[in-house]
Amino acid sequence: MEVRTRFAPSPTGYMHIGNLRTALYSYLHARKNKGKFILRIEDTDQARLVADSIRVIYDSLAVTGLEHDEGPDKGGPVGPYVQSERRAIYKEYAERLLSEGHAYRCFCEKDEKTEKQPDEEQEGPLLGYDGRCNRLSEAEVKENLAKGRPYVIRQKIDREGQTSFNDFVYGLITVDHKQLDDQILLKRDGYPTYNFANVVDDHLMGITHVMRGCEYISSTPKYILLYRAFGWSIPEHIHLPHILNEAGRKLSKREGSVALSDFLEKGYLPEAILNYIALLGWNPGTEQEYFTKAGLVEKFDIARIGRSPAIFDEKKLSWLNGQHLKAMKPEDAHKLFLKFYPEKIVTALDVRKLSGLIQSKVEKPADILGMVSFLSELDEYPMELFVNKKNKTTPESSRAVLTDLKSILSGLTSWEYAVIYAAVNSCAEAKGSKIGPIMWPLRIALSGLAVTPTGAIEIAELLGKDETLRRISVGIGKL
RNA sequence: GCCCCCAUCGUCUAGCGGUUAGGACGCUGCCCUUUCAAGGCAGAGAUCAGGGGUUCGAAUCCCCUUGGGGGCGCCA
Repeated sequence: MEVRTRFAPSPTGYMHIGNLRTALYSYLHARKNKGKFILRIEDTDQARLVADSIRVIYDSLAVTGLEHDEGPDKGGPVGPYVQSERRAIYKEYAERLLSEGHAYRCFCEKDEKTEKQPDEEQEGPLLGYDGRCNRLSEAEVKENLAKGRPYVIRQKIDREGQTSFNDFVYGLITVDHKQLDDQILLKRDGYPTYNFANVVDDHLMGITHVMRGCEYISSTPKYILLYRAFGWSIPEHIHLPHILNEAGRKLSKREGSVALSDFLEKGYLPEAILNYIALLGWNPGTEQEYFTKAGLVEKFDIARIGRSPAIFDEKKLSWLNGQHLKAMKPEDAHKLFLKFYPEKIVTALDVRKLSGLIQSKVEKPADILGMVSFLSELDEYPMELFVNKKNKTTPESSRAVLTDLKSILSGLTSWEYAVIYAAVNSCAEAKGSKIGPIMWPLRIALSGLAVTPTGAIEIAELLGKDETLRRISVGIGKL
């Protein structure tokens, strides 16, 4: 049987990174098995519709390359792929359940106190609906209907017994019916609940593998009961462990980055993001960690999805991003870096050359500004930077070196790497010194920083002769 | 409160009855070098949450405890 997976997001206005991982796994499983990956929009909550958020979903899938085979924008044999356009379908199936005795109309008011009373003397009444409308006589139902009283349709669940299902990653899950309640299938406004629409759509769309967050585990038995009531075969259920933040809590908008767009803005590459989140809850069984998207498709296997929650570690993402950045074509890296260079530098320097110099050093493009801003603006820096133990530099030696360098460099008629290097090197030879003690003060004078993304000669070349000499003078002035 | 799930270095993880408990990020040091970085190498870091069993033998199987997460919506 052909594998068919789906990604079924709600239009919330942003792409949660945990959601993206669900999409990724669904995509990978479909591609790996030469199956189909379907996009379905779950917009059944009219109160929470966020304008234009379907766009966000399309854009997210496009930028990460998780192309779907069927969906609202692409069509397909089992559409429509937007739930709000499938209301007639849900109504039809809800009525079928009604007529076959698996569901009933409930006329209770929204705010009515209708919680199931606990069997024993328990504390909370938190057991859901008590099923009172299930006990309405036929005459009462007819009367309510005649009066035009609004109603919802609820699933009828026996209070006795238990229901199990075999989750592909969590194994056998059994829930006692006492824990279940007669959940709403069709809301008063005619829209289905997630619980109902999901089952109907997954069946009608021929989904073979249902992947979703593990928060749905507890309610899956209700869905199983629905499948059985309809006489439908049950797809494979693959629940995924959560991704947590550093505090060990659910990734939330309040605490740091959660949306794909947050990471994209920092300059993380879509492929690096995919690579990283793929590893949060899955591993290839080998020691490989660097994966291109194609590599993931090749190696992905749902059998190696884990069960324990993972904490999102941006440091590792950053490292992985650096790996992907190194593998990029220089011109592509340059194009990306260009978005992060300050205007002043773009106009004043050979940024193409700069990109080439820093490509292997950058991990997170958002850090670029801090790495290169010294090139356009020499900030105040402490004289102590000239002191370096390893190179045995002191303020005195630095002053001497800079003074020599100033006169040697000012005499140069050409300003390119080899020429500058030769000049600096001759200065070292004249002093009978290694090159380190010369380079150190030069680099400090040119950057005012203990740490720079590239060496002294490269900086001098980038800066140009005039600015280089000016900065050397500034340095001498400090010593 | 009731139910479900999870538990190996700080973090991501390998492990699926017998291993010196492996790898990666991060951290530390060394080498290389034109400083830092990058790269190469090395090191520190896990009484496998705790306690009981089962077994000749348990990180691996079972039970309890603890900790964490999730569910109990006319949200998804």
